[in-house]
Amino acid sequence: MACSGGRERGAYHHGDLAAALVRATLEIVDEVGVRGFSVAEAARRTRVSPGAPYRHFADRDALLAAAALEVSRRLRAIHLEAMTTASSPHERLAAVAGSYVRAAAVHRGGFDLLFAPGLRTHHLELRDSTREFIDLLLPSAFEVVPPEQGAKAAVGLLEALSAVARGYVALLLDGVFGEPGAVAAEVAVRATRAARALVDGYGLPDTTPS
Amino acid sequence: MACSGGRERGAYHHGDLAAALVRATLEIVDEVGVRGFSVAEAARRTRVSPGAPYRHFADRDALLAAAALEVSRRLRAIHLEAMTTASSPHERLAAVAGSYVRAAAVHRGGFDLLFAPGLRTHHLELRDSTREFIDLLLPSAFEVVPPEQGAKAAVGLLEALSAVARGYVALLLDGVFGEPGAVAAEVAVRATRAARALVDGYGLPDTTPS
DNA sequence: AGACGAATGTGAGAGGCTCATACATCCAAT
DNA sequence: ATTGGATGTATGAGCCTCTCACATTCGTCT
Repeated sequence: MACSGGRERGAYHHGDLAAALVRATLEIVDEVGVRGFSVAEAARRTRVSPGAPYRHFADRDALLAAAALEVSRRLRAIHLEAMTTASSPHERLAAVAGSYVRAAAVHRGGFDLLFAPGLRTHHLELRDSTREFIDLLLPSAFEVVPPEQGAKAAVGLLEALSAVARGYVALLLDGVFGEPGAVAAEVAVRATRAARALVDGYGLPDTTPS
Repeated sequence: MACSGGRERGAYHHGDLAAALVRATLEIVDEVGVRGFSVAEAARRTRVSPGAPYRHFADRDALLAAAALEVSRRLRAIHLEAMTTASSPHERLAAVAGSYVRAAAVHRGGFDLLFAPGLRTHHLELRDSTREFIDLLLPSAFEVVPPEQGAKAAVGLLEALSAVARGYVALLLDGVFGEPGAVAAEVAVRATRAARALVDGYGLPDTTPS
């Protein structure tokens, strides 16, 4: 944990290769996407032999999954922030959808990773990240869904919200709306609106006195 | 274009290698996912030398994209069928979302392909497939959205519907709800409900300043 | 019919990647 | 100081993508 710079004179050992590899992986994926990523390149950028990464990660997918997990951690922080800026539970739910889309435009590579097929399935922690997302919002959902509909409806709403958010991000990153960076803000607005419509559809006709 | 079977005696030329490769690609992706796919394997299954595919497809991604395009064609047929079985425009919109999710569980490999990052971006026809999907449903959307909200609201609704459908499929295939094959039917129901909520939410008087 | 050019497939190979295995080096606990 | 375990290196097998020169066949033009 000591040397942060790189290759001191006797720096046979790296210090914290695992973390450095994850950082390199995020960089590479940002530049060339998951498909363009290679363990060898990550090793090269970390100034380490091609075999070294395999001391820390079982295989290519394990490194990618670790990087994806890091992304999901950062994303969680973003969600938390988005939640605090909203006032009503109504708005809080909608705002998270919007912030999700905005985050996608900025951290494209990260989402490439989060959505990469097969990674979530193999890595339990990663698969649970969606559930965490839901848990984070559960209190707000309970305030929005009429109590007589029960907890199941609240969870259903949150699943639907995850789905819209994720769906909009997918469409955005696919370029369906145009160059992602250029249209992200507007798409975020539309995603927010969709989320609001969803909340309305699941909840009572009017719960918001103006 | 004549021989369809395989290796007659003098079958130096294949007949329709391009189509056969696309078929093989779909098979392989169904079995081992996009990540496990290799052009070499597709060539092997088509009983052709490893270099042959490159006469028809510029590179690996081009073959994958062609396969994805084939999937999107089949999917379009599924959508059309789902639309005819629904009676009201309301139900029609919701039903397509459900059929999308059900289709995903059956043709997992196909969706792996459709959602593979980078393919859509590179292949124009593929990127337009989402827009086609929207065009397909536009008439129904116009019947559902109050006219005073204009065409933009109708398109917005359809985008939102695409997003939920796609989002639910993504969550399903990630295994968030459990083993995809087992939970698909139930998830389809929930997706349908979300779609209905969305349709209701957009049908309400506009609450958002644009 | 016969010949010729275009299309399509083959064979061999360069270069890169993943991952395994044996070996070198360094840290920490005794 | 020694020694055992963790970490990095060196090497290499096996697979993959994609290229290039060559072989084979098809369609077409005379």
